[in-house]
Amino acid sequence: MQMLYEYFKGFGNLPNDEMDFLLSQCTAKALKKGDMLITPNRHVDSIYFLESGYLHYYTHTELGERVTLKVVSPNICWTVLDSFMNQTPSKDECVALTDVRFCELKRKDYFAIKDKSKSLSDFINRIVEQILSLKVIEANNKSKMTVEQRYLHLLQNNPEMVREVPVNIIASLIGTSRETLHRIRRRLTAA
Amino acid sequence: MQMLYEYFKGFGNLPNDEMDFLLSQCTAKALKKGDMLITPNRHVDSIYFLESGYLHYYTHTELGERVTLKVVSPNICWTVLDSFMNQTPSKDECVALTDVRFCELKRKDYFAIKDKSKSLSDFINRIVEQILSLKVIEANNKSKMTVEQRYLHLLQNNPEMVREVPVNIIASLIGTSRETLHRIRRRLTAA
DNA sequence: TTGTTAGCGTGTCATATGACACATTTTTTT
DNA sequence: AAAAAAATGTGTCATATGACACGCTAACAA
Repeated sequence: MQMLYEYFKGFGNLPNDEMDFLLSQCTAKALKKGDMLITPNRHVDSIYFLESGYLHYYTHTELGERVTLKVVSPNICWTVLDSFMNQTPSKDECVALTDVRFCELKRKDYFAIKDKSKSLSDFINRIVEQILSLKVIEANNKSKMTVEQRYLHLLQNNPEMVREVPVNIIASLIGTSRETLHRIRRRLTAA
Repeated sequence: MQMLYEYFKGFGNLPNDEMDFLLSQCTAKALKKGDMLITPNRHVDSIYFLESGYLHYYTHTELGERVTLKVVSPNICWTVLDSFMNQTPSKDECVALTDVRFCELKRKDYFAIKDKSKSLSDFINRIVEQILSLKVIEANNKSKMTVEQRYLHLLQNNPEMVREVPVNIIASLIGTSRETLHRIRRRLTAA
Protein backbone atom coordinates (compact mmCIF):
# COMPACT_ATOMS: atom_id res chain seq x y z
CA MET A 1 0.00 0.00 0.00
CA GLN A 2 3.05 2.23 0.42
CA MET A 3 3.33 2.83 -3.32
CA LEU A 4 -0.30 3.82 -3.59
CA TYR A 5 0.15 6.23 -0.71
CA GLU A 6 3.08 7.89 -2.48
CA TYR A 7 1.05 8.01 -5.67
CA PHE A 8 -1.82 9.78 -3.93
CA LYS A 9 0.51 12.25 -2.28
CA GLY A 10 1.60 13.33 -5.75
CA PHE A 11 -1.89 14.72 -6.26
CA GLY A 12 -1.69 17.23 -3.44
CA ASN A 13 -2.10 17.30 0.30
CA LEU A 14 -5.00 15.65 2.04
CA PRO A 15 -5.77 15.64 5.80
CA ASN A 16 -4.46 12.46 7.43
CA ASP A 17 -7.85 11.06 8.30
CA GLU A 18 -9.09 11.49 4.74
CA MET A 19 -5.97 9.90 3.31
CA ASP A 20 -6.43 6.98 5.70
CA PHE A 21 -10.03 6.61 4.65
CA LEU A 22 -9.01 6.67 1.01
CA LEU A 23 -6.44 3.93 1.50
CA SER A 24 -8.81 1.88 3.65
CA GLN A 25 -11.14 1.55 0.67
CA CYS A 26 -8.44 -0.11 -1.42
CA THR A 27 -7.48 -3.77 -1.14
CA ALA A 28 -4.17 -5.33 -2.09
CA LYS A 29 -4.39 -8.26 -4.50
CA ALA A 30 -2.22 -10.34 -6.79
CA LEU A 31 -2.34 -12.19 -10.09
CA LYS A 32 -0.23 -14.98 -11.54
CA LYS A 33 1.15 -14.67 -15.04
CA GLY A 34 -1.61 -15.58 -17.47
CA ASP A 35 -4.50 -14.79 -15.11
CA MET A 36 -7.34 -12.73 -16.56
CA LEU A 37 -8.14 -9.47 -14.81
CA ILE A 38 -10.92 -8.45 -17.18
CA THR A 39 -12.99 -10.93 -19.13
CA PRO A 40 -15.11 -10.02 -22.16
CA ASN A 41 -18.78 -9.00 -22.01
CA ARG A 42 -18.78 -8.00 -18.38
CA HIS A 43 -18.64 -4.50 -17.04
CA VAL A 44 -15.50 -3.36 -15.31
CA ASP A 45 -16.26 -2.77 -11.68
CA SER A 46 -13.01 -1.43 -10.24
CA ILE A 47 -10.16 0.97 -10.62
CA TYR A 48 -6.75 -0.66 -10.41
CA PHE A 49 -3.41 0.62 -9.21
CA LEU A 50 -0.46 -1.46 -10.34
CA GLU A 51 2.39 -2.01 -7.90
CA SER A 52 4.48 -4.45 -9.90
CA GLY A 53 4.31 -6.43 -13.12
CA TYR A 54 2.57 -5.78 -16.42
CA LEU A 55 -0.98 -6.07 -17.70
CA HIS A 56 -2.00 -6.55 -21.29
CA TYR A 57 -5.19 -4.72 -22.24
CA TYR A 58 -6.43 -5.59 -25.71
CA THR A 59 -9.41 -5.94 -28.01
CA HIS A 60 -10.17 -7.65 -31.31
CA THR A 61 -10.80 -6.35 -34.81
CA GLU A 62 -13.79 -7.38 -36.91
CA LEU A 63 -11.60 -10.13 -38.33
CA GLY A 64 -10.67 -11.44 -34.91
CA GLU A 65 -7.13 -10.11 -34.90
CA ARG A 66 -5.91 -9.11 -31.45
CA VAL A 67 -5.02 -5.43 -31.02
CA THR A 68 -3.17 -4.09 -28.00
CA LEU A 69 -4.78 -1.00 -26.52
CA LYS A 70 -2.45 -0.57 -23.58
CA VAL A 71 0.28 -2.21 -21.60
CA VAL A 72 -0.31 -1.21 -17.99
CA SER A 73 2.95 -0.55 -16.11
CA PRO A 74 3.64 -0.24 -12.38
CA ASN A 75 2.77 2.94 -10.54
CA ILE A 76 -0.25 3.91 -12.55
CA CYS A 77 -3.97 3.91 -11.92
CA TRP A 78 -6.03 2.32 -14.62
CA THR A 79 -9.49 1.15 -15.59
CA VAL A 80 -11.77 0.94 -18.61
CA LEU A 81 -13.43 4.21 -17.80
CA ASP A 82 -16.37 3.99 -20.10
CA SER A 83 -17.38 0.60 -18.78
CA PHE A 84 -16.68 1.63 -15.20
CA MET A 85 -18.69 4.86 -15.35
CA ASN A 86 -21.68 3.70 -17.34
CA GLN A 87 -21.78 0.07 -16.21
CA THR A 88 -21.71 -1.02 -19.81
CA PRO A 89 -20.16 -4.38 -20.72
CA SER A 90 -16.84 -4.24 -22.50
CA LYS A 91 -15.68 -6.63 -25.22
CA ASP A 92 -12.07 -5.98 -24.27
CA GLU A 93 -9.87 -8.24 -22.21
CA CYS A 94 -7.01 -7.78 -19.81
CA VAL A 95 -4.51 -10.43 -18.80
CA ALA A 96 -1.42 -10.48 -16.57
CA LEU A 97 1.77 -10.67 -18.64
CA THR A 98 3.81 -11.37 -15.51
CA ASP A 99 3.04 -11.97 -11.88
CA VAL A 100 1.32 -8.82 -10.71
CA ARG A 101 0.67 -7.03 -7.42
CA PHE A 102 -2.05 -4.40 -7.44
CA CYS A 103 -4.60 -2.47 -5.39
CA GLU A 104 -8.28 -2.50 -6.19
CA LEU A 105 -10.88 0.18 -5.59
CA LYS A 106 -14.41 -1.09 -6.12
CA ARG A 107 -16.98 1.07 -7.87
CA LYS A 108 -19.25 1.39 -4.84
CA ASP A 109 -16.32 2.42 -2.67
CA TYR A 110 -15.27 4.92 -5.30
CA PHE A 111 -18.65 6.59 -5.01
CA ALA A 112 -18.55 6.32 -1.22
CA ILE A 113 -15.31 8.29 -1.28
CA LYS A 114 -16.80 10.91 -3.56
CA ASP A 115 -19.74 11.35 -1.19
CA LYS A 116 -17.61 11.57 1.93
CA SER A 117 -16.45 15.18 1.54
CA LYS A 118 -15.86 17.88 -1.02
CA SER A 119 -12.10 17.70 -0.60
CA LEU A 120 -12.08 13.94 -1.20
CA SER A 121 -14.40 14.31 -4.13
CA ASP A 122 -12.19 16.97 -5.68
CA PHE A 123 -9.12 14.89 -4.98
CA ILE A 124 -10.50 11.83 -6.72
CA ASN A 125 -11.76 13.87 -9.62
CA ARG A 126 -8.31 15.32 -10.12
CA ILE A 127 -6.89 11.82 -10.39
CA VAL A 128 -9.53 10.67 -12.85
CA GLU A 129 -9.04 13.78 -14.95
CA GLN A 130 -5.32 13.25 -15.00
CA ILE A 131 -5.58 9.62 -16.04
CA LEU A 132 -7.83 10.56 -18.91
CA SER A 133 -5.86 13.62 -19.85
CA LEU A 134 -2.68 11.56 -20.14
CA LYS A 135 -4.48 9.08 -22.32
CA VAL A 136 -5.61 11.86 -24.65
CA ILE A 137 -2.09 13.27 -24.90
CA GLU A 138 -0.82 9.78 -25.64
CA ALA A 139 -3.39 9.35 -28.39
CA ASN A 140 -2.48 12.69 -29.94
CA ASN A 141 1.20 11.85 -29.83
CA LYS A 142 0.47 8.58 -31.55
CA SER A 143 -1.23 10.49 -34.33
CA LYS A 144 1.77 12.63 -35.03
CA MET A 145 4.54 10.07 -34.70
CA THR A 146 5.76 7.41 -37.08
CA VAL A 147 6.01 3.82 -35.89
CA GLU A 148 9.75 4.25 -35.41
CA GLN A 149 9.32 7.41 -33.37
CA ARG A 150 6.74 5.68 -31.21
CA TYR A 151 9.19 2.88 -30.54
CA LEU A 152 11.99 5.27 -29.64
CA HIS A 153 9.61 7.20 -27.45
CA LEU A 154 8.63 4.03 -25.62
CA LEU A 155 12.24 2.99 -25.27
CA GLN A 156 13.03 6.35 -23.72
CA ASN A 157 10.07 6.58 -21.37
CA ASN A 158 9.70 2.97 -20.39
CA PRO A 159 12.77 0.90 -21.25
CA GLU A 160 11.85 -1.68 -18.66
CA MET A 161 8.55 -2.36 -20.35
CA VAL A 162 10.30 -2.86 -23.67
CA ARG A 163 12.54 -5.40 -21.97
CA GLU A 164 9.86 -7.27 -20.07
CA VAL A 165 7.03 -7.44 -22.60
CA PRO A 166 7.02 -9.77 -25.66
CA VAL A 167 7.89 -8.12 -28.98
CA ASN A 168 4.64 -8.99 -30.69
CA ILE A 169 2.75 -7.11 -27.99
CA ILE A 170 5.05 -4.10 -28.18
CA ALA A 171 4.62 -4.18 -31.96
CA SER A 172 0.85 -4.28 -31.69
CA LEU A 173 0.93 -1.47 -29.13
CA ILE A 174 2.78 0.89 -31.44
CA GLY A 175 0.59 -0.16 -34.34
CA THR A 176 2.72 -2.42 -36.49
CA SER A 177 3.71 -6.04 -37.02
CA ARG A 178 6.29 -8.09 -35.21
CA GLU A 179 8.40 -8.22 -38.36
CA THR A 180 8.41 -4.49 -38.94
CA LEU A 181 9.40 -3.82 -35.35
CA HIS A 182 12.22 -6.24 -35.85
CA ARG A 183 13.40 -4.33 -38.92
CA ILE A 184 13.32 -1.09 -36.98
CA ARG A 185 15.41 -2.63 -34.22
CA ARG A 186 17.93 -3.95 -36.72
CA ARG A 187 18.26 -0.53 -38.32
CA LEU A 188 18.75 1.09 -34.93
CA THR A 189 21.43 -1.30 -33.74
CA ALA A 190 23.22 -1.00 -37.07
CA ALA A 191 23.47 2.77 -36.63
CA MET B 1 -27.94 29.50 -26.11
CA GLN B 2 -30.88 27.16 -26.72
CA MET B 3 -28.62 24.41 -28.10
CA LEU B 4 -26.35 24.55 -25.10
CA TYR B 5 -29.36 24.30 -22.81
CA GLU B 6 -30.52 21.17 -24.60
CA TYR B 7 -27.01 19.78 -24.43
CA PHE B 8 -26.85 20.32 -20.68
CA LYS B 9 -30.25 18.75 -20.16
CA GLY B 10 -28.87 15.58 -21.70
CA PHE B 11 -26.63 15.22 -18.67
CA GLY B 12 -29.46 14.96 -16.17
CA ASN B 13 -31.80 17.23 -14.29
CA LEU B 14 -30.63 20.34 -12.54
CA PRO B 15 -32.72 22.80 -10.48
CA ASN B 16 -33.79 25.77 -12.59
CA ASP B 17 -31.76 28.33 -10.69
CA GLU B 18 -28.60 26.26 -11.05
CA MET B 19 -29.18 25.69 -14.74
CA ASP B 20 -29.71 29.44 -15.17
CA PHE B 21 -26.51 30.15 -13.31
CA LEU B 22 -24.66 27.66 -15.46
CA LEU B 23 -25.89 29.26 -18.66
CA SER B 24 -25.22 32.76 -17.36
CA GLN B 25 -21.52 31.94 -17.17
CA CYS B 26 -21.37 31.16 -20.89
CA THR B 27 -21.14 33.79 -23.58
CA ALA B 28 -22.19 33.46 -27.20
CA LYS B 29 -19.51 34.30 -29.75
CA ALA B 30 -18.72 33.89 -33.43
CA LEU B 31 -15.81 33.36 -35.79
CA LYS B 32 -15.38 33.99 -39.49
CA LYS B 33 -13.96 31.30 -41.72
CA GLY B 34 -10.20 31.36 -41.33
CA ASP B 35 -10.16 32.97 -37.88
CA MET B 36 -7.88 31.39 -35.28
CA LEU B 37 -9.52 30.21 -32.09
CA ILE B 38 -6.34 28.86 -30.52
CA THR B 39 -2.90 30.18 -31.36
CA PRO B 40 0.34 28.32 -30.59
CA ASN B 41 2.34 28.71 -27.38
CA ARG B 42 -0.47 30.10 -25.28
CA HIS B 43 -2.51 28.21 -22.79
CA VAL B 44 -6.12 27.47 -23.59
CA ASP B 45 -8.32 29.39 -21.22
CA SER B 46 -11.84 28.28 -22.10
CA ILE B 47 -14.15 25.40 -22.82
CA TYR B 48 -16.07 25.77 -26.06
CA PHE B 49 -19.46 24.56 -27.13
CA LEU B 50 -20.00 24.60 -30.88
CA GLU B 51 -23.41 25.63 -32.19
CA SER B 52 -22.68 25.68 -35.89
CA GLY B 53 -19.75 25.32 -38.26
CA TYR B 54 -16.51 23.37 -38.02
CA LEU B 55 -13.22 23.86 -36.24
CA HIS B 56 -9.90 22.39 -37.29
CA TYR B 57 -7.67 21.39 -34.38
CA TYR B 58 -4.21 20.35 -35.46
CA THR B 59 -0.53 20.13 -34.53
CA HIS B 60 2.75 19.68 -36.37
CA THR B 61 5.22 16.80 -36.61
CA GLU B 62 8.95 17.22 -36.00
CA LEU B 63 9.30 17.82 -39.71
CA GLY B 64 6.69 20.55 -39.74
CA GLU B 65 3.96 18.52 -41.39
CA ARG B 66 0.48 19.44 -40.26
CA VAL B 67 -1.49 16.69 -38.52
CA THR B 68 -5.20 16.92 -37.79
CA LEU B 69 -6.06 15.93 -34.22
CA LYS B 70 -9.76 16.67 -34.39
CA VAL B 71 -12.44 18.28 -36.43
CA VAL B 72 -14.87 19.84 -33.97
CA SER B 73 -18.50 19.50 -35.08
CA PRO B 74 -21.63 21.28 -33.84
CA ASN B 75 -23.28 20.24 -30.61
CA ILE B 76 -20.18 19.19 -28.76
CA CYS B 77 -18.18 20.64 -25.91
CA TRP B 78 -14.48 20.83 -26.52
CA THR B 79 -11.19 22.15 -25.21
CA VAL B 80 -7.53 21.19 -24.99
CA LEU B 81 -7.96 19.70 -21.57
CA ASP B 82 -4.35 19.37 -20.60
CA SER B 83 -3.62 23.00 -21.37
CA PHE B 84 -6.87 24.12 -19.77
CA MET B 85 -6.38 22.18 -16.54
CA ASN B 86 -2.70 22.75 -15.96
CA GLN B 87 -2.37 26.18 -17.56
CA THR B 88 0.42 24.87 -19.74
CA PRO B 89 1.00 26.40 -23.16
CA SER B 90 0.02 24.27 -26.13
CA LYS B 91 1.84 24.12 -29.45
CA ASP B 92 -1.37 23.15 -31.17
CA GLU B 93 -3.61 25.41 -33.19
CA CYS B 94 -7.29 25.67 -33.93
CA VAL B 95 -8.87 27.52 -36.81
CA ALA B 96 -12.41 27.98 -38.09
CA LEU B 97 -13.02 25.97 -41.26
CA THR B 98 -16.32 27.75 -41.82
CA ASP B 99 -18.16 30.58 -40.14
CA VAL B 100 -18.78 29.41 -36.60
CA ARG B 101 -21.14 30.19 -33.75
CA PHE B 102 -20.11 28.98 -30.33
CA CYS B 103 -20.43 29.48 -26.57
CA GLU B 104 -17.45 30.11 -24.36
CA LEU B 105 -16.95 29.20 -20.72
CA LYS B 106 -13.88 30.86 -19.22
CA ARG B 107 -11.61 28.95 -16.89
CA LYS B 108 -12.31 31.14 -13.88
CA ASP B 109 -16.06 30.80 -14.42
CA TYR B 110 -15.65 27.08 -14.76
CA PHE B 111 -14.11 26.97 -11.30
CA ALA B 112 -16.72 29.37 -9.97
CA ILE B 113 -19.39 26.92 -11.09
CA LYS B 114 -17.59 24.03 -9.44
CA ASP B 115 -17.45 25.94 -6.16
CA LYS B 116 -21.07 26.99 -6.24
CA SER B 117 -22.62 23.73 -5.07
CA LYS B 118 -22.01 20.00 -4.96
CA SER B 119 -24.72 19.29 -7.48
CA LEU B 120 -23.23 21.77 -9.97
CA SER B 121 -19.76 20.43 -9.34
CA ASP B 122 -20.93 16.87 -9.95
CA PHE B 123 -22.82 17.97 -13.02
CA ILE B 124 -19.81 19.64 -14.57
CA ASN B 125 -17.55 16.74 -13.70
CA ARG B 126 -19.89 14.37 -15.42
CA ILE B 127 -19.63 16.43 -18.59
CA VAL B 128 -15.85 16.60 -18.46
CA GLU B 129 -15.60 12.88 -17.83
CA GLN B 130 -17.87 12.18 -20.74
CA ILE B 131 -15.91 14.37 -23.13
CA LEU B 132 -12.71 12.61 -22.19
CA SER B 133 -14.23 9.20 -22.13
CA LEU B 134 -15.53 9.64 -25.68
CA LYS B 135 -12.11 10.74 -26.79
CA VAL B 136 -10.55 7.61 -25.31
CA ILE B 137 -13.09 5.37 -27.02
CA GLU B 138 -12.41 7.18 -30.27
CA ALA B 139 -8.67 6.63 -29.85
CA ASN B 140 -9.17 2.93 -29.14
CA ASN B 141 -11.42 2.56 -32.16
CA LYS B 142 -8.80 4.22 -34.29
CA SER B 143 -6.31 1.63 -33.12
CA LYS B 144 -8.42 -1.27 -34.22
CA MET B 145 -9.73 0.05 -37.53
CA THR B 146 -8.10 0.30 -40.92
CA VAL B 147 -8.04 3.62 -42.72
CA GLU B 148 -10.95 2.50 -44.87
CA GLN B 149 -13.00 1.45 -41.86
CA ARG B 150 -12.32 4.78 -40.20
CA TYR B 151 -13.56 6.57 -43.29
CA LEU B 152 -16.73 4.49 -43.44
CA HIS B 153 -17.26 5.03 -39.76
CA LEU B 154 -16.96 8.77 -40.19
CA LEU B 155 -19.27 8.72 -43.18
CA GLN B 156 -21.83 6.88 -41.12
CA ASN B 157 -21.58 8.94 -37.96
CA ASN B 158 -20.99 12.36 -39.42
CA PRO B 159 -21.80 12.51 -43.14
CA GLU B 160 -22.25 16.27 -42.95
CA MET B 161 -18.70 16.74 -41.75
CA VAL B 162 -17.41 14.63 -44.63
CA ARG B 163 -19.32 16.91 -46.99
CA GLU B 164 -18.33 20.22 -45.44
CA VAL B 165 -14.66 19.66 -44.62
CA PRO B 166 -11.87 19.61 -47.27
CA VAL B 167 -10.62 16.16 -48.25
CA ASN B 168 -7.03 16.74 -47.22
CA ILE B 169 -8.21 17.48 -43.68
CA ILE B 170 -10.46 14.42 -43.57
CA ALA B 171 -7.54 12.37 -44.86
CA SER B 172 -5.22 13.72 -42.18
CA LEU B 173 -7.87 13.09 -39.54
CA ILE B 174 -8.16 9.41 -40.36
CA GLY B 175 -4.39 9.12 -40.65
CA THR B 176 -3.65 8.94 -44.34
CA SER B 177 -2.87 11.06 -47.38
CA ARG B 178 -5.23 12.92 -49.64
CA GLU B 179 -4.37 10.53 -52.47
CA THR B 180 -5.06 7.37 -50.51
CA LEU B 181 -8.40 8.69 -49.33
CA HIS B 182 -9.19 9.40 -52.93
CA ARG B 183 -8.35 5.82 -53.89
CA ILE B 184 -10.63 4.54 -51.12
CA ARG B 185 -13.47 6.72 -52.37
CA ARG B 186 -12.96 5.50 -55.91
CA ARG B 187 -13.07 1.86 -54.77
CA LEU B 188 -16.24 2.54 -52.78
CA THR B 189 -18.13 4.25 -55.60
CA ALA B 190 -17.06 1.51 -58.00
CA ALA B 191 -18.61 -1.14 -55.78
C1' DT C 1 -14.93 41.01 -63.97
C1' DT C 2 -10.63 39.17 -63.85
C1' DG C 3 -6.69 37.36 -61.73
C1' DT C 4 -5.12 34.48 -57.99
C1' DT C 5 -5.36 30.96 -54.89
C1' DA C 6 -7.08 26.73 -52.81
C1' DG C 7 -9.01 22.39 -53.45
C1' DC C 8 -9.65 18.27 -56.18
C1' DG C 9 -8.88 14.20 -59.45
C1' DT C 10 -5.53 11.23 -61.37
C1' DG C 11 -1.22 9.03 -63.18
C1' DT C 12 3.61 7.19 -62.30
C1' DC C 13 7.04 5.30 -59.40
C1' DA C 14 9.95 4.00 -55.40
C1' DT C 15 9.45 1.95 -51.04
C1' DA C 16 7.85 0.48 -46.51
C1' DT C 17 4.95 -2.86 -44.84
C1' DG C 18 2.26 -7.18 -44.04
C1' DA C 19 1.86 -12.02 -45.08
C1' DC C 20 4.08 -16.22 -45.20
C1' DA C 21 7.53 -19.56 -44.30
C1' DC C 22 11.05 -21.63 -41.67
C1' DA C 23 15.16 -22.04 -38.54
C1' DT C 24 16.66 -21.11 -33.95
C1' DT C 25 16.28 -20.04 -29.26
C1' DT C 26 13.89 -19.67 -24.94
C1' DT C 27 10.39 -20.93 -21.84
C1' DT C 28 7.10 -23.96 -19.96
C1' DT C 29 5.15 -28.37 -18.99
C1' DT C 30 5.18 -33.16 -18.00
C1' DA D 1 15.54 -34.37 -18.13
C1' DA D 2 12.90 -34.64 -22.08
C1' DA D 3 9.31 -33.01 -24.81
C1' DA D 4 6.23 -29.51 -26.20
C1' DA D 5 5.03 -24.92 -26.84
C1' DA D 6 5.97 -20.16 -27.29
C1' DA D 7 8.76 -16.49 -28.72
C1' DT D 8 12.14 -14.69 -31.77
C1' DG D 9 15.19 -13.74 -35.94
C1' DT D 10 15.31 -13.58 -40.82
C1' DG D 11 14.44 -14.15 -45.82
C1' DT D 12 11.22 -13.63 -49.96
C1' DC D 13 7.48 -11.52 -52.30
C1' DA D 14 3.16 -9.06 -53.48
C1' DT D 15 1.00 -4.81 -52.55
C1' DA D 16 -0.77 -0.62 -50.38
C1' DT D 17 0.89 3.71 -49.57
C1' DG D 18 3.32 8.26 -49.84
C1' DA D 19 5.71 11.48 -52.75
C1' DC D 20 5.61 13.96 -56.78
C1' DA D 21 3.71 15.99 -60.78
C1' DC D 22 0.22 18.12 -63.54
C1' DG D 23 -4.28 19.72 -65.24
C1' DC D 24 -8.77 21.16 -63.97
C1' DT D 25 -12.35 23.50 -61.39
C1' DA D 26 -14.32 26.23 -57.76
C1' DA D 27 -13.84 29.87 -54.50
C1' DC D 28 -12.22 34.16 -53.38
C1' DA D 29 -10.13 38.82 -53.57
C1' DA D 30 -8.80 42.95 -56.03
